[in-house]
Amino acid sequence: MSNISQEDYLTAIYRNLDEAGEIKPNILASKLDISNAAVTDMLRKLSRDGFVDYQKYKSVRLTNEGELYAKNMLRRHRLWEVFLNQTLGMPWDKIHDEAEKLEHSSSDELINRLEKFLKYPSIDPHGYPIPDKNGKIKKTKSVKAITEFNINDHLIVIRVNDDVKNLISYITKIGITLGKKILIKDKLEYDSSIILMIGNKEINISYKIASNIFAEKIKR
Amino acid sequence: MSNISQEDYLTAIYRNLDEAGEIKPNILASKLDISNAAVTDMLRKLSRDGFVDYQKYKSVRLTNEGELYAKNMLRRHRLWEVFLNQTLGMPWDKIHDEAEKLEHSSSDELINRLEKFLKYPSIDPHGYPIPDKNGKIKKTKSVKAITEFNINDHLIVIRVNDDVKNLISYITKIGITLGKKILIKDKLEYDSSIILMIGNKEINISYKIASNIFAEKIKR
DNA sequence: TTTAATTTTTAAGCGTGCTTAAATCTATGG
DNA sequence: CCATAGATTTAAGCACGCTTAAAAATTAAA
Repeated sequence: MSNISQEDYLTAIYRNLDEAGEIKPNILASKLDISNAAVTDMLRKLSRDGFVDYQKYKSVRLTNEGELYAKNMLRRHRLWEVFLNQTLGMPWDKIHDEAEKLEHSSSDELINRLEKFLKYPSIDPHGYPIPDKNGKIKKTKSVKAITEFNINDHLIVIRVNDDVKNLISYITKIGITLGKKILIKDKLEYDSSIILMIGNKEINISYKIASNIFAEKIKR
Repeated sequence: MSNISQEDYLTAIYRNLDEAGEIKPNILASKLDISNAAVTDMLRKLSRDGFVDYQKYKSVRLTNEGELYAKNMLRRHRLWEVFLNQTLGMPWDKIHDEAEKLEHSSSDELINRLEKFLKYPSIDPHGYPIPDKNGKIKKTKSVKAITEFNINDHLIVIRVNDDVKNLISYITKIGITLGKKILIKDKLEYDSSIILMIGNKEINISYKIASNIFAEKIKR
């Protein structure tokens, strides 16, 4: 069994795997906002406990057990987010941090009952899919960041990354929510920033922010 | 601010104060199931942080701040218990342990919203009153353990101590729930045990167990 | 390919919260 | 009032999860 800190590592690893299914220790350190040395330490423990495959100076990957554990953490996190937002009416930009605490304090039985109470939701309030109790994640149609669309594309927002500090707050402030329709007005060569029409407002967002907002093309 | 361990100490202190409003370190140690030495250590920290009044070799008492904190923990615990039992249908004997984890992972905002969702319940599933957001606890009419009643008294169970390991499990097994009507059939001199009629079954329970079940007298 | 930059690990240290064992203090009863 | 039993504190030690600084390995660039 694993504790809070280990659970955070497993989740962070899973969420940040590269195309090869690995992550470098320093990336992990920056995601978790801790030193590289601390990561080295913990990776040895996670390896000892069978959650990761790890060799000195190499990238890490999750074992089957580690992956299952990580997906279970996502399940807990996302179900709590649905509860907080939908049942308790907690605002969009507060639920992530709150769920981050609750996810470490809930038995599987509690989570299964919560899921039932919530009527088996398939996505969380940020648009991420909720793994089922066996760790299965429903395939979603391709999800593309808005950076990947073209000028004059009409889009509907279907996901926003909740794992970036203060991003949700900012995005809420400029009027973006799930299901919001937006238009790519322009893309600036200079800094790759994007000009969006949100309602009747024209808003310039940086490439970095745009890469954390996901959408689908719609006909207009 | 306080962390999990400190929160457990504050709750345990509050729940086990003697008539003078104090508790001796060794009592606390046994309630928390840790060594006396660990208690000494922690009491110094709690004192440093302003939650308890403590002097070497003396009993401890809570400061105003400590008492407020403890009551807020009870509030969190009991509201979670209501949610788990009433909303999610989790059985009576599992909610305490689960709530014990959740109580350390919830902001005041979450708890206030939960309270509203639950329609401001006044007692938890074990019959304990739920402090309001200012720490006020509604006065309950005198609550007496069933050891204090007499032979042939007809009683209705109004509270069961949820802080004793495995007690709720046992009590559930012999058919006691909140609101259950019972009769004191006999009290044995020898070991102070009590013979109860629960439904049409005659059950002998030890003095120790009986002292954790609380009831009111009813006419028959 | 050799050097330089970057990444990773090792080492030492710190606060937390526990342990056991020994020392010390307090309370009780003879 | 004093001995002793019991409660409490001190001391040393340990696992955890972090830090910074230094050493070592890897990677990238000239």
